[in-house]
Amino acid sequence: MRKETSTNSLNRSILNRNCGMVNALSMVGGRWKPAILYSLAEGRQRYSELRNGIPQVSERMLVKQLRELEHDRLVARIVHPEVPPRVEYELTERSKELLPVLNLLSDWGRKNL
Amino acid sequence: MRKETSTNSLNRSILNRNCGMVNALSMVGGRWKPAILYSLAEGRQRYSELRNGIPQVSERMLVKQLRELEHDRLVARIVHPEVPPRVEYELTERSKELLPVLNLLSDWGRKNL
DNA sequence: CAGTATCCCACTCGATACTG
DNA sequence: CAGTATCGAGTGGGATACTG
Repeated sequence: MRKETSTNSLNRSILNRNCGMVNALSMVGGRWKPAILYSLAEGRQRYSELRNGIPQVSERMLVKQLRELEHDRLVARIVHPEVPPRVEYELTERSKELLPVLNLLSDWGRKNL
Repeated sequence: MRKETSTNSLNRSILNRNCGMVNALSMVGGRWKPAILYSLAEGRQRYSELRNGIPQVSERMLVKQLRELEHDRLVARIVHPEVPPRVEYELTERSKELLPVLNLLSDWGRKNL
């Protein structure tokens, strides 16, 4: 059994790993996405609660990143057909699986500030 | 002992967590940084080895991201004063601690392609 | 309340050519 | 060998004003 150290097989495994990373980063790499996920980790929240909870983010960016998170199925958007309108957001199974990993990354990031 | 669910204390912890994440992402969020780290995880490598190992990256970006990684002390740059020049790169303690976390993130990313 | 629409800057990234 | 230099397209993100 030959050791897999040839340049080709090595690259392939590295590039495979990297492919997963690139995908993960494209989903959570937005400027405000981690903040949104952390906020929703406390429980389902209305749009205005998110907005007040993360005061630095502009409406444009909050909506944009929420839509992307929704598209990537990391948050669920629950629209209540009422007047005045009420929209809530919550984590999905997919993002709940991710949270512990984000916590590790966040801890590392704080440790190495 | 009061449950910490007031808006203020909640925000503070979220923003603290997020602060670590933002820092972590700023260090590893570059398009090629994970690939570089994974490549170096196999052991110390010369500049040309990295370049050949990650053929998609342009020289400009490879050098740029290497410099940023070096600045953030995630890779060490070892210059051998010879002719022709020889430069090697290797992981630091700091990035070795990070690798398991990156692997988790990468696994999650692959799983949710 | 929960968003859209518009404008615009800064920065990222890639390709190509050149160099100590 | 291990990089710089330069240019140009594309993207991320902020400020502000408006709306069903």
